[in-house]
Amino acid sequence: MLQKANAQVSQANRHRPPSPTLQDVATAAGVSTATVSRCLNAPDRVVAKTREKVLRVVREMGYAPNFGAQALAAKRTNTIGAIIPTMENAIFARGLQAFQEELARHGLTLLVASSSYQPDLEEEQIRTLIARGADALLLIGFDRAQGVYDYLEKRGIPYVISWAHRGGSGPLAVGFDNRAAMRLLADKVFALGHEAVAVISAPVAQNDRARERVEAVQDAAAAAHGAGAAISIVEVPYAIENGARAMADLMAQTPRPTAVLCGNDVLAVGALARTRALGLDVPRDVSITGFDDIELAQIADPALTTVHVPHADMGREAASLIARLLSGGTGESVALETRIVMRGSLGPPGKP
Amino acid sequence: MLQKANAQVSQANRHRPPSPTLQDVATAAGVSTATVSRCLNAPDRVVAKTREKVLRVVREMGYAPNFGAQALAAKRTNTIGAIIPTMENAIFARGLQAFQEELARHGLTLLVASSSYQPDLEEEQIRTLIARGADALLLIGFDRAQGVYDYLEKRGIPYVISWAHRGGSGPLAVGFDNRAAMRLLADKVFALGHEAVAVISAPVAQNDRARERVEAVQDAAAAAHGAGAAISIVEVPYAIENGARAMADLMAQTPRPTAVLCGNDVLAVGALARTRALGLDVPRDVSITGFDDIELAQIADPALTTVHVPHADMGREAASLIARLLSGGTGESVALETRIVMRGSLGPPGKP
DNA sequence: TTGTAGGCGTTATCAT
DNA sequence: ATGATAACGCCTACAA
Repeated sequence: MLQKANAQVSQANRHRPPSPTLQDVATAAGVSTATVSRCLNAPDRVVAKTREKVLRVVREMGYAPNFGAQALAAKRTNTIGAIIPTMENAIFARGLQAFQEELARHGLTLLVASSSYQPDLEEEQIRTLIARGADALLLIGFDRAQGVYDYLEKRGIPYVISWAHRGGSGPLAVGFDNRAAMRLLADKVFALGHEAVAVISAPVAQNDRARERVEAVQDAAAAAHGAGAAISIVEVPYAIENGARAMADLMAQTPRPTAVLCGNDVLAVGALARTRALGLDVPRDVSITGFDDIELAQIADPALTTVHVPHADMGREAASLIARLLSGGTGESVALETRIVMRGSLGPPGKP
Repeated sequence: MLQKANAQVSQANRHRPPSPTLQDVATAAGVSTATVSRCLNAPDRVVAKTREKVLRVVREMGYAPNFGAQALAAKRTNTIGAIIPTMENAIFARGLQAFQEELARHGLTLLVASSSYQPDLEEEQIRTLIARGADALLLIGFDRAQGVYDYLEKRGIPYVISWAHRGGSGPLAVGFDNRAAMRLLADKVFALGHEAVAVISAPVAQNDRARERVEAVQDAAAAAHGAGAAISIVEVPYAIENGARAMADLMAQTPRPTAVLCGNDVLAVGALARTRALGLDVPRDVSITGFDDIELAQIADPALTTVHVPHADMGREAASLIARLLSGGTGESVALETRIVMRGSLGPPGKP
């Protein structure tokens, strides 16, 4: 029997035995609070015999340190805050999961907040997390007001940028070069002979990842067909249905694009579904590509040609970088490699 | 210009102006710390003139209360912990997002942990979150060791179960009746004339939602074809690829099922993709259904017949219930309605 | 309405 | 190696 049948009495206002304090443990073990504290935080500074006795009492009483008191006295919380644009799609889920697992390995707890892709909300969340005692922050991408960076520096809060990376100096970052990754893919598209190329992107304002991906396509177009080459760009928030709608618009254009590069797999899957619903064939009538290589990309039909991003590595690396910074060490930015995954959704332009 | 070009000096060990304390504000405003505290926590207990002056100083100095001190003195953290089975798929994302937004509206912060569908890990996370001062918890489903419930009651931590609901007494829950929901769908399947029916489910051990869904199909089978009616059941962890593999196995059975009910949309989408890869037609050769109605269900081809779950409502309701409990109020469980969404993936069994 | 002062539970310094 | 004890920053009776 796993279920519980007691009534709805979970109100907070019932009698409740207070949890044991350090003092309680000390008294029970016949030592001072200082010794108990040491047993817990610096076991080697206490003789084995004492330590064993104390730790036994700790277990017996089910003692757990009071978080607030600990934070107050130690001036750290072992909490890392992460502000991600959204929890609503899978893009960030895997990376965040790995981030959390690696943090846990270092005794750190993750505190997540989401900004809904809104800069002012992000700023608010940053302040909230810091107020909540976050020892360090994980932020997505570089784009944010200078004032935010100033604030972080002023407060001395270590932070790491993820999901993006640039050469040269700047904030610590663990990520990949969005521009270079998309450029590689776009070059392949143009090399196949496509001329009428379109892009479905997330809104590029305040979003360096999205912007660099779009610019990479423009650069590739210029390289392939000269500076005059114009490509259609549609900006819509990340969502399957938005990808579908954007695709419908593009397919109504004249001349119709023969290849549509999407800012991520979610948009691409939506575009793919709508294309087929319109009775068009992929890739014969139009090629479609994605970005991220989430699981969905493989089971799409045809499977999605996309840019593989090592999300889990990224989360893990970011976490261990933060752990290093927190333990007083120094850190360096990490550039992760992406790679193009060729699947069925990209082909040469069909003959008209 | 939004970028920042200073070098990698974000170590924690630099000179840093300490953030202002309540005392600093009090001194600057020429009042006592008690007055400042009241201005912040009980503004109506301070005369307007004083309050304005104090709040202005608060703003000017950029004062923010120290979390640890606040928690220590007030014995609450305004933090709600949520332990979800996984962040890796979209099932929980939307509900959690809504949960967080509603919490924020009540001045509460969300702390998320994931259990990876492992009961012992869930227990550990519960203790961690409580140790970190969570004022209340959100848990998914009913299945967990009695000891966990005892612990929560002993510590007096309010908690709410979500993603599931049962009539009668028991822990407070905001969710829906998994069994009834799946039963409705299964009845429709049998009403169409299907006899060889199979189920692809998440592992049912320690997962009441999955188990009740499977049992509902069994009940429906018994109701339609008598107690002897046997249905194939495959248990695999939630993942697109697992759904695909399970489907391949089922399609190799003799007699081949004419309808496969999946425990959620993720499994169903995988099953759907594999079915088509095998050259079979859905729903002519085999019908497939899902559960949850995530966005993916609509763009699958054919679109997925599934059970629509009001994830966002669920998160919102759970959050406001918790807020009510915390403010000393009483609360009641909330049963949310699900509904069957008929789409193209379910049809009558094809003629052999 | 405002101020005073004690206490929350831990850490860490300084003695012993 | 261990024990006193002073912070840490805020809240909240209680007093004025």
